[in-house]
Amino acid sequence: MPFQYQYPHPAVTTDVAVFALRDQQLQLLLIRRAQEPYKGRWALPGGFLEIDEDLDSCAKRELEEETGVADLYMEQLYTFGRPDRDPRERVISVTYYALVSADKLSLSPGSDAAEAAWFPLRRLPELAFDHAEIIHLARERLAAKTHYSTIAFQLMAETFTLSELQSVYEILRNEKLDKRNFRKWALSLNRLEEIGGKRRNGNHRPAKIYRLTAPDRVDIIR
Amino acid sequence: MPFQYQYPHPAVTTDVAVFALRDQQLQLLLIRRAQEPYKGRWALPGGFLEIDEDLDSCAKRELEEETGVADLYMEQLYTFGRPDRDPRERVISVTYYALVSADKLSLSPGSDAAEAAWFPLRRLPELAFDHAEIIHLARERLAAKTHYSTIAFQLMAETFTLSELQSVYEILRNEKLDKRNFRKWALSLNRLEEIGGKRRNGNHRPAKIYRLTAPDRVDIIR
DNA sequence: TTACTAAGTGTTAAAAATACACTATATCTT
DNA sequence: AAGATATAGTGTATTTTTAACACTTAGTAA
Repeated sequence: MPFQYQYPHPAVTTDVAVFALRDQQLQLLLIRRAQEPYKGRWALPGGFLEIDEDLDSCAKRELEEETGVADLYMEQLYTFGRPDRDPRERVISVTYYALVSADKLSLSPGSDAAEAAWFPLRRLPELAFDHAEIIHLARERLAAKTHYSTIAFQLMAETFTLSELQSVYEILRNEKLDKRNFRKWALSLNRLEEIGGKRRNGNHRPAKIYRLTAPDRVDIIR
Repeated sequence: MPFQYQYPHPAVTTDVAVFALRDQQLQLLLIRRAQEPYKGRWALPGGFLEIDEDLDSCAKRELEEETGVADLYMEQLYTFGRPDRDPRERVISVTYYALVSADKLSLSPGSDAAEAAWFPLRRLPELAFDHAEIIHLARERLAAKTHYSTIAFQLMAETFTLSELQSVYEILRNEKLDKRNFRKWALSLNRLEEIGGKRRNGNHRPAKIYRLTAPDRVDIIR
């Protein structure tokens, strides 16, 4: 036990709720715990902070180690610290939420976790620790942010149609939107650029293809 | 050194940016550090998390111990963890911001800190650690929240006039507001109750007195 | 050629936000 | 008591934003 302190210290972890759009559904990335406690249960990717590591770096590192997912948009969510939230010892978890576009996805679970998988938000398995609470908060934050930021664009592939974009907003907000009003609004943001070309997508008229003028930027709007 | 761990653990602290309205200005509560590092410098009230204590409780306890301020509205702000933010050891700070109404205030610095005092935000002294950054973020969050929550009401005394309320909004947003439009808006929230009575306040017409229908509630509006 | 399906497009009405100026009621002074 | 002074209090017209609403277009498939 080489690390000694005059006063007790909690452990610090990061946990990340990663959202992506798959099969026209909002899905969440979970790992199956390989160790006790909650061995075999599903949990958010995350792990212990290294002593010289930034909080953000820790979240990204653990995520990549456990799931192979790397290229994403991430924001700090909230810090959870109920004294009994981890049976091993006192653990403070600095949580993040993140969005990946489906086309940047390549799942390749690492050694830390036995398994990683995507779950539709409506059908989450039983979760370890207080992770259900974390996910709930992340989901709320995400829905709220669609109203005053461009965060939802981070779920889009590099190119997309306006209908695809509308569908993302409808899924995040969980309500139908008017097509004409949505398009007017989306284009008025001046973040979309038509990249001449059409997407054939079924037995119907093909859609114009757009891309973001600043793909990595998330702005506060309105 | 009785506390031993297999892996290094960071220390965890909470720090709180407490805002109040004094002398028609937004002021911030600071303590002068009695110990190294940054001995003699001003800093946010805060301190180390006890091992069985909730994060929120820690923030409130440290605040009361150091300044005597107890009855306030508090929200978690952000968690700061740059590896070099404290020269002693790795310290993760879970920060909060809080609002007190001037009439609930009774400063009585405790033993932990040499001194506690209010500073107008425009005239802050040099600060310890990364506390200037924390304050900046808190100030931004507070201004933003005036637009979509009733958080600003937490700065009001138990009873107040509409002009006083308007003045608080003007200070938080740092802009003049139109008197008629502001009153229309404020009353339309249905959170204010006229408590028959007038406040004489100079050589001019006295103002009607209001109070909050739910003084401790902060709601998301609109 | 016809049936089918999603893409694409404007206008009108309702609601919300903004701009704007005078009267009322108290105190203080002379 | 008359007048000066200072903040409280009040309504309407205009602009902007949001919301409601239906048909035509361009492909594929039978």
